Amino acid sequence: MTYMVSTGGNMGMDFKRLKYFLAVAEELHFGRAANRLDIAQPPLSRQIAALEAELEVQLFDRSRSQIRLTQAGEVLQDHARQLLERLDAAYRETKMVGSGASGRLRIAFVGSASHGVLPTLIKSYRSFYPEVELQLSAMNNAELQTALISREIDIAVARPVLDDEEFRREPLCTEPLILALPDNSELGTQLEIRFADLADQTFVLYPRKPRPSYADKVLDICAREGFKPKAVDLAQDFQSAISLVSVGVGIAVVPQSVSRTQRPGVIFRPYKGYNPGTGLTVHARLDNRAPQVMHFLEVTRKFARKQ
Amino acid sequence: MTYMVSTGGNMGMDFKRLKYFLAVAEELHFGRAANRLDIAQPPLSRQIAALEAELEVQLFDRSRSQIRLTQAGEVLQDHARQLLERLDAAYRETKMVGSGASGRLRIAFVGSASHGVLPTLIKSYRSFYPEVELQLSAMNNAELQTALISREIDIAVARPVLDDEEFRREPLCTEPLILALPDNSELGTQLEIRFADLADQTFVLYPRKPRPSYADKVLDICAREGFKPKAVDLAQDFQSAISLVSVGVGIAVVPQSVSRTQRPGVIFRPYKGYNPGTGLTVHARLDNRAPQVMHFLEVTRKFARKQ
DNA sequence: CCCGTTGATACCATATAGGTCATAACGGAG
DNA sequence: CTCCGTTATGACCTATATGGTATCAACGGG
Repeated sequence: MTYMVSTGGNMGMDFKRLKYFLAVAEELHFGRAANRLDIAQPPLSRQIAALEAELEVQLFDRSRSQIRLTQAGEVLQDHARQLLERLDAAYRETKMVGSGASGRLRIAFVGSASHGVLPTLIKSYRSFYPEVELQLSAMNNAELQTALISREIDIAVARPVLDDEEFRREPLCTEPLILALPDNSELGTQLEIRFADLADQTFVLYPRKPRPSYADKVLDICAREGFKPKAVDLAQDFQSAISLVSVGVGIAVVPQSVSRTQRPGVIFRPYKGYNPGTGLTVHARLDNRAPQVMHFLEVTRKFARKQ
Repeated sequence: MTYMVSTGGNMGMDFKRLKYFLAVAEELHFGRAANRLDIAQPPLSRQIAALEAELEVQLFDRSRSQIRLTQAGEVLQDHARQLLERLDAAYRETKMVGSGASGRLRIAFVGSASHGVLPTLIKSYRSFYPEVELQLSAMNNAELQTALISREIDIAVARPVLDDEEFRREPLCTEPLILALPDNSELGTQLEIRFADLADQTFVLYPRKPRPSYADKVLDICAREGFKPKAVDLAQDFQSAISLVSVGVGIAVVPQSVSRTQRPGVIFRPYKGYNPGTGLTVHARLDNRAPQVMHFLEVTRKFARKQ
């Protein structure tokens, strides 16, 4: 399983030696090569001799006035060039990824964020860091939390927030709640809708499982407005809720941004009454200080201020 | 023209550092990695820290109980593996070529050698050094000499020898001269042919230009046998001479090995009389100590002794 | 809450690389 | 044949790098 480095003595052949060798191979003159390398000639001769001893191979044909590469020298020259080029590539690429200018960022978000400010935020991040490969996926809050903890994702955009001390948080936006009504509802004809008047309506609700759930929030509004609603808790998410509304099952309470996607048979209306609103929060693991993550949070912060 | 090595400070990233880094990246544990590398843990920590400083990049996420590669670390790990593998390949390949077990050997020979012992010699060399790529070509003595001097070839097989102090020599074989006769010649019916009886024959001769030439040798035999021959000096080489013999132009004096290739219209016969013989000699530049060359000469020496 | 483990730090010893100077060996040009 | 240029080599010094030992600090598990 573990990769065994060839533990041969070939460690004497380090990059410096190869660089020296290349210089001599190209100049075919120890003096000039040493000059180019900004070292004196004797140390250079010593290093080349050490390399030859290390390889037990003659790399140059030395006749006093003219040196020439041997076959082995030519072979090594090819390899040395490639090695140094690749070293440089490794150096640059690692720096790029390490600085956050390149690499990968895995972002997951609640489905209801896909039509609000999140796309704009992501676009903004991409404009700053176009070389970072974004891996986007949608999941619910519970999945976001476990995925973030298990490091399957780097960034979680949750609604409204994940309750975990291990996470760094950055608020992205807040928005009021509005009503989604079937377009044949007589409520749609009213100039304004008071929430307290909805006591006899059927409410499309949501899963209750991860408490506190969004369903709890809706029930809380009803309670504050003085009634307990007739509820159908069938919708897994806002889009399914809208679908149910469109076929006349009932009305739904949704974040304002959901209304950006119009759906035949559904109209959206603000309401008068208690409106706790909702919002999106960007999360990352506290211990994930990857520059891509820090940059994304930074962009989020600036972005949220501008809203 | 000269290849400029990226003179960046990335020389601090030498093979040793990469090896250390790989060990930590694979063990994900400084202590075990240090153990595997047979060094103490503190120096290893320092080397990794130096590498990170050099790259200005964090390579590991250190939480006390578990370290993890960062994205940049993963990128560097990939590159480091490849670099170390390629270094090892360069090391081994250079050694192979340097030891003479691999590489290239450029051999040129006089055309008349292509049907005698030379093929056997080459076969013998190949059996010892099958990985050496042989580049064979045919040329006359003069071309052999200039090609060897200009290093276009490594080995020259000449007939009988090249007169140059700069060459190392190894005799390959000697052989008597024989006569090539048209098959309708009445000489072919004789039990034995005395050279002195050939005074009235027409001799196919050869170019005289690089003195002493093979033509001179034939004329010398004639002189010693007491006559000056009627000569047609048209043949560039033995094969052309044989062709001329086959169409009845005259008779030719050729090395015995030429008779190995039978030609319709031509018969070969030994003769009585002065026979200086001829031979092949293997040459190489004195200053060419390439192991492939030394090995070839060695094989030649053993081969010639066995004959 | 304490202990053990683990990486980091401090300090010392040594090895290695490079500088400098001098010189020998060798080849080529005049 | 001698002089010049080039490389190899040795002696000696210095600075930097590298490794070892001892110790510390932080974090997690029992």
